[in-house]
Amino acid sequence: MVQEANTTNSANNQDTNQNQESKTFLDFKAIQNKWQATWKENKTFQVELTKEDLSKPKYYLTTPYPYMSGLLHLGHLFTYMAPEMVSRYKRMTGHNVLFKYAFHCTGTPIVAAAGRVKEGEPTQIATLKKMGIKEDQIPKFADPYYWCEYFPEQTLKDLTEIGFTLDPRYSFKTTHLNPPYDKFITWQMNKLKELGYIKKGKHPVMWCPKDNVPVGDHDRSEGEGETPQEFVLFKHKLENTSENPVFVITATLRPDTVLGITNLYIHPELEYVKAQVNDGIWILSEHSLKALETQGHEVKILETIKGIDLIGKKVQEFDQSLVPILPATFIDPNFGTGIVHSVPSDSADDLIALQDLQKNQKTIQKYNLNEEEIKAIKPIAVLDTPELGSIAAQTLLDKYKVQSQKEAEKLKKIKNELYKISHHTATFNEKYKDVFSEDLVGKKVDYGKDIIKQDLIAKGFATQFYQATGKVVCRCLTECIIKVVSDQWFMEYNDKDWKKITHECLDNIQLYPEKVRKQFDYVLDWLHHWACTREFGLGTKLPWDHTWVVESLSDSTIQMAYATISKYLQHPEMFGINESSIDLLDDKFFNYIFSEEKSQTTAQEISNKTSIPEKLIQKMHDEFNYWYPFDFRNSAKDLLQNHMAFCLFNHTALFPKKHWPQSYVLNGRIMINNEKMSKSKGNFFTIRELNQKHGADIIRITAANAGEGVDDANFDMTFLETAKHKLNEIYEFAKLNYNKDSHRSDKRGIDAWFDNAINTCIQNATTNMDNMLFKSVVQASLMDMQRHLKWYLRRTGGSFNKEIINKYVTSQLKLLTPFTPHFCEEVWATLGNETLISNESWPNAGSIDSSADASEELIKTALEGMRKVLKLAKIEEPKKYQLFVANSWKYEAIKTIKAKLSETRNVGEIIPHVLSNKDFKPYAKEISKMIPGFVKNPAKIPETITSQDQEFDALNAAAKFLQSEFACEVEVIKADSSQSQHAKAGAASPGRPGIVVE
RNA sequence: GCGGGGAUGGCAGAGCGGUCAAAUGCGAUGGACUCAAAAUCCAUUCUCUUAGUGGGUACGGGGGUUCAAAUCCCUCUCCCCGCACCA
Repeated sequence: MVQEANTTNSANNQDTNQNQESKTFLDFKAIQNKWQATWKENKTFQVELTKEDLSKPKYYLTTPYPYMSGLLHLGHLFTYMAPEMVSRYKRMTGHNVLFKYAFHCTGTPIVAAAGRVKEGEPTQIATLKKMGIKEDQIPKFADPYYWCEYFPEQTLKDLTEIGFTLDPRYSFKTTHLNPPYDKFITWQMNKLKELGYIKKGKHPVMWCPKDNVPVGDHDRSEGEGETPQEFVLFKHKLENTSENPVFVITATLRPDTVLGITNLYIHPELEYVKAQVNDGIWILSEHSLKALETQGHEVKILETIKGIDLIGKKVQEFDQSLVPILPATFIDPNFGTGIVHSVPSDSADDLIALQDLQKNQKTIQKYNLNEEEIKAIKPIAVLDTPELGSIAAQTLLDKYKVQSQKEAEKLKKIKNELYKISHHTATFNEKYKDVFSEDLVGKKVDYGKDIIKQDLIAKGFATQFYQATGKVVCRCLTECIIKVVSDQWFMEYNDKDWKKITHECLDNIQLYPEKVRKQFDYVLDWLHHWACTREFGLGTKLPWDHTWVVESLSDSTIQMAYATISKYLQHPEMFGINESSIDLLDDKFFNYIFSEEKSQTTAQEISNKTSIPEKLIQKMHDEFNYWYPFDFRNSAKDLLQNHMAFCLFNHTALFPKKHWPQSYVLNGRIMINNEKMSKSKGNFFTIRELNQKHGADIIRITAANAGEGVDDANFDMTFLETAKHKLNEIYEFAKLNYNKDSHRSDKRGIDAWFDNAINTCIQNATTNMDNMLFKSVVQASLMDMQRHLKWYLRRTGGSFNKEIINKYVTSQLKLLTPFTPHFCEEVWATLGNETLISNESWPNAGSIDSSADASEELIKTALEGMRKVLKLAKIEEPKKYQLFVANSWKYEAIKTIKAKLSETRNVGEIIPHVLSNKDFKPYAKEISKMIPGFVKNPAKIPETITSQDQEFDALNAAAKFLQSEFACEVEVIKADSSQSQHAKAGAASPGRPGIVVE
């Protein structure tokens, strides 16, 4: 039916013909092409603000731009559908809407992917081919800049072809290849530095020594999740080396127990090195020495020595005490420095090793140790714990009955337990009085740990050291090391005041769904500092140090501000700006645009410098202030802990409170038929593929129906078919029934009910739209509407009220416009409308007539009852039904009972209350009988109690319908009328007629 | 380990104190329409019982609050997600 798409106005003339053809599907592709062309021609979604527009309400939507390392896929579509739908909805509720879209080209993945093309890596090439790139074009992708040309263009095309309401002039890409954006990022970085939020520092990273790059979690062939762990190295001065001191180095995670050291352990068989490290002479494992080198220390090996050579010697501790170096074979040469210090009071491993040695005379003799001295070593209590006393390790060894070092499992358990205690309950004892820069006696270990560490480092006893939590191997198969990057620039997200105002920002933001707030709160506290510069990759150069490039998450935090004026800067020629003016933009320009007040003199100054007309500069300022803050930003939940949080931080730093973000919408990931989307499973679809196969509207509504909230959504492939059928149905129905003079004009009960149903759907669709629950909107506007129509059809037998059918058709089309805009335009035009439905108003829900609902409820109950009775009576073909409407006194009596039930559930109270009404006296017995049932199950009372007359009328009006349902006579009788002889008449109650079948 | 979110019928997924044996979609079964299929429509889809619209058991397990719990509280078990220098 391609012609359907092109000949909209002749559609009504050929009803019979159309009816014949109704088995064919609409040509969704033709429809979408047609309407996309119309929108383009009419500039329907072009954003142009006149002076008057500035007084209208606005709605500004943004979504994180996609990374341009390929075509967009279903996952992108699912996320981006949210702002797209809301944008259409807000247009229909009278807002000026800006929905901007941009393309992310900063950072390393594009460079890396281009590198893989250059090397001819098959997977990468296959991926490009799958995206429809011809063989002979592939070599072009060896150049990263070509990616930045090709994919933004293609992405914009894909989004336009799926019907997005974009004004492409606002689109831009995020890289130094885009000069005005580059200027903007320069402004941002300068500003943040000025405010003291960017600082220089050191930073440990997993590093590939071959490629000379940091190796992120996802770029590893082994060791995902392993991170640099911070150790503290203790420098124990070897006795009698005061002239030219030599230090024995141990590594620890627990600097807090420094005062409890009783001895050192060294492996007698292992080789160690004596080396010049910075200014001192250190003894440690060669492995750890190499690590120190990569972490910025100057090292030089002097000689190798065996562990055994040090056994029995003494070292000086932080508190000046001398402790011996003892032999131990449990030492792992690859862990720490291969030498450990022993704190038997708070380490069960240390304690049991000590006790084993004390018992082992053979070893003591073998190493020529002083037995008396060894046996005299006792744990030194340093920490107090409420549950385990002062020597926690001993308490636990006793508790678990550990006999020797060999009981590894028990010891591991104890270790964990001790670690927990040190975190939560342990406090420092009086040994810590006046030792450190703060008096720590009685303070929590967790609190004092850092203070101690800093003091030990300051006094030269300790130094920092990093070791990976596990082995990490780069994709190039080289084992990674930890490198401490110096001169790194950081965003100081750990700044206390900054955190505080950002929390304030979070407190005032609308979150959809609200339940992500706790996670956000946690994330804001958890973020510390973020390395915001890179040595390589695409991006804006750090303004004050061109050896660095701004890292890609840091250059996208406030780009929504730039976006409000992007059309002027991206397309200067359209607005009478010389292209050369763009090169002259500077911080002053952005300061002016983003300031609240506009000053004549500054605008003039900028105009003089850049030759951009002063009026235009002021207009940009006004438009930014009009659009900002953004009202909506959404992303999949995985961006919560970085991008979405950074965005809050940067806004509080750079913008006044009134320009802080208004709302965040988070969504889950999309699954396909309940499976994760993945290339290897073959269920990986680009938007382009899906569009070609199913058409934009079908994909859009299926994506909208996939799920809502932050849980993973499910793209149900079978719904594609369901949607096609349903839309077709709507089209056929509208064509045949809209605005037909053959429909009746009188208003009946069933019409009032249908009106209610339509109003309820509109109401539900609207509230759910406002709450970003798009699946529920589809539910209301598609499923519920269709279901109610079916019932209306069945009840009326096709005798429609013209007005109500018109309301139905137009309301549903409007409700569906955010999801299936092309389809809705097509049907809208087919109905003879000359306007675009995209420009129409969102329908208003009228008021609900609850008595019409009650009557319809009665009919449904009757129908259900009649069917059940028929089955019970085992009658195949009924001849006649009698429906008894309850005795009139019951309506009033039950109303009274219902009212009283809201006050009390006490039967003994309710009965006298009801019977105090004289009118009910004659029915005292029946009333007393029914009340306990209602108390037990109040649901038995209908929501709305009408009257005998109304029920009688409603049933009579529906008699024809009921007759046709059962193909037999149906008689409606009042229970208290003279015709009513049957026993069932008394069983009737309000909302529930008595039924007799013959 | 830390933090967050979950557990509902054959499946997906609503409900978040009483109208809940639980919306809606999918599936299944029977029927209507059709030469036939698809689509559509009607009925059934925990269990027992019935000329009467009733009972029983159920929303991960256990305990509690309440006249009343899928819904509130406690606890246990299990599942998912995040823990970064990267998009």
